[in-house]
Formats: sequence, C-alpha cells, structure tokens
Amino acid sequence: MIPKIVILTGPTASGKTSLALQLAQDFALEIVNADSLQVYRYLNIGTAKPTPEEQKQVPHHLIDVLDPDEEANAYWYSGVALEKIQDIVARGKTPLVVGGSPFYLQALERPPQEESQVPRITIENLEEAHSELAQKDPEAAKKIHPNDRYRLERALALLAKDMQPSQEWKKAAHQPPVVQAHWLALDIPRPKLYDRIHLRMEQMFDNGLIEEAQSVLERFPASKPRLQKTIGYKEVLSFLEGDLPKEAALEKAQQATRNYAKRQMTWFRAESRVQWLESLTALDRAREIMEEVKEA
RNA sequence: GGCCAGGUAGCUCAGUCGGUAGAGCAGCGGACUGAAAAUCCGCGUGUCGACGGUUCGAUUCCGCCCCUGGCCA
Repeated sequence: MIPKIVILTGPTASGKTSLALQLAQDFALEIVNADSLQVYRYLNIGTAKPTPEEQKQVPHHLIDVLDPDEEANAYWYSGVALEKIQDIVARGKTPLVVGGSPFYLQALERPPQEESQVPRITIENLEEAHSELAQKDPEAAKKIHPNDRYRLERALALLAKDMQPSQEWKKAAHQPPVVQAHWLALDIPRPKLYDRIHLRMEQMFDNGLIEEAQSVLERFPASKPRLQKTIGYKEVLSFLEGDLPKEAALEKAQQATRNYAKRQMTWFRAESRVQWLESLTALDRAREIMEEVKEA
C-alpha cells in the first residue's frame, strides 16, 4: 500500500500556511514542507517560513533541516520527504504536504532515478553543445532550447555518463507514483495576489530581511551563490553592495515575486488533478464588500 | 519673459534622409524529471503632445500653441 497524502499548494502569498495550520488542527494532520527554501535554517523572513509559534501548534517536518550552504535538490527532497511521509503514516496519521515548489512536488510523486547522479558540467558554447546533443540524443535535443543552459548542461552531463537523457526522463515519468496524492491548490484573483505580494515583501523588509541576509552571509559565506538566486535575498544583496537604493531593491523583489507566482500558476494549471480552492474566505469577501459600501 | 533640450507602447528610450514605427523592462501565455524562488520559449496598433500649413502622402519638414526639465533674466 502506498501512502496517501494531501498536497496543499498554490502560488506564493496565496495563503497556504494559514490554511494548512487550520486544516492540520481540525484533522490532526502533520505538515510536510514542500518549499525548496524553507528547508534551510536561518532563511526565515525571506522565505515566509511559519513562525516558531505556528510550528508548535502542529507537527512540522522538513523545515530547518539544512544549513544555507548545503545543497538541496529534487532527488534529495524526494528521498527525505518520502521517509517522513512513511513515518507519519506508520504512526496512523495523515501527511499534509504544503509548499509551492512544483518541481519538488513532482519529484515526490515520481522520484528521479538514483543512478542518474552525475557531476555537473559547464559548457562554453551553447550552440555547439546543442548540436552535440542533437547528434547523440535527438529526442532530448528537441525538448531543450539551445538557450537553456541549465538543461543543456544536465543533458550533456548525463551523456558523459553514457546515459541517454531522453530515456532517463521517460523512465522516471513512467515510474508508478510512490504516493497517492490528492492535489489542492489555492486560487486567488491575480490583482489581489499581486497586492498581497507587494505588501508581504514590504513587511519582510520592515521585519529585518536585510539584517537576516547580512547575518546569513557572515555566518555562511559559501551560501552566497544560493542567496544570489533567491528572490528577496538577491535584491537585498544588490542593496548591500551599493548597486541599488533600498526602495529600488524592494520594488525589484516585489516584481521578481510576481514573476515567480505566475510561473507557479503555469505549473499548477497544467496539473489536471488539482482541485482549486478559492483563497479568499467569507471574512475577506465580507470586508471587501464593507469597504465598497462605505465608499459608495 | 528669453534661450536650450525634450514630449513616440504601462515605464525607460530608439527610429523614420517624408511612405502611419521598434527594443529592453513590465504585463500575458507556455515549457520544465537530480541547481527549480532556478532556467528557458512565445506574444508589440500605439490619436508618434494639440491645432494648422506645405505635400499625392506628415509621427518625420514649417508655423503656432500646450506640457516637462535645464540655463539666463
């Protein structure tokens, strides 16, 4: 019997955390994090991690399990998450997987193959790399755009280990799922989502995101490459290095978050199994209507 | 008040030696199988500030007006 889980996802700032807390309390669920950055200790403000108080209300797993300079990836995640899930199920409880990292969620259901662990490579000439791939694995080359450096490097790394990228991907995709997932995703009107994103990023700055980034960097200098790719932190780093005024850093961080939320939505819409939930509660709606009544 | 520089896509700007215009960003859509908060792909009609004039034809040249910034009074 494969474990039964409920996945609660949705774009960033759609209200996953608070809904998860309520649900978990009502049904005695245990929360398993599926956010690729909340797994890191000390990245608290910028990842909108549940507060220590919230984490005490309900059992939380896979939050704060790595240092900021340690490497996480989808394969690692699938392993540790499945282990947690089996453990929770063995204790007779139901796991609630909560997070907005779609690639990790996918990996959880259909874990990547263990043997495809290969050293990363760097390519200099994208065009040459792509034609090399086209020669050795035309099917893979068709799927990867010549400008897509990440995927090209990964594909060539597989080739270097005598693996056919297209075959590896097919194998993983045809693997039976290791969990039985029920997908829930939060939906919220785009303009409203963007308002929430703006407000939340502003609050992150007010609540000490700059200081948090600074102290993580001091304590884990090797985490810099990660922070430079992480929304919120990367803009703060630009500010700290004098490349951006604070106000501009905030605006860029808000914008990057909007872009990210949009990409997440593309992923969720493509997942036919998701059951969409209106994120705005009756209370939210009633408040909106009250505002309109007052203005009229 | 005078002189100068501008007013072109939501924003920043390019351009048209006269044939009604295009980049980046934003925005929208999409992809994604060991970096994924990453990476990549696709989508560009807008009274070219207003009004007149010249012209077959004006966003482009001329006149006048309005607005913005700078300098001088």
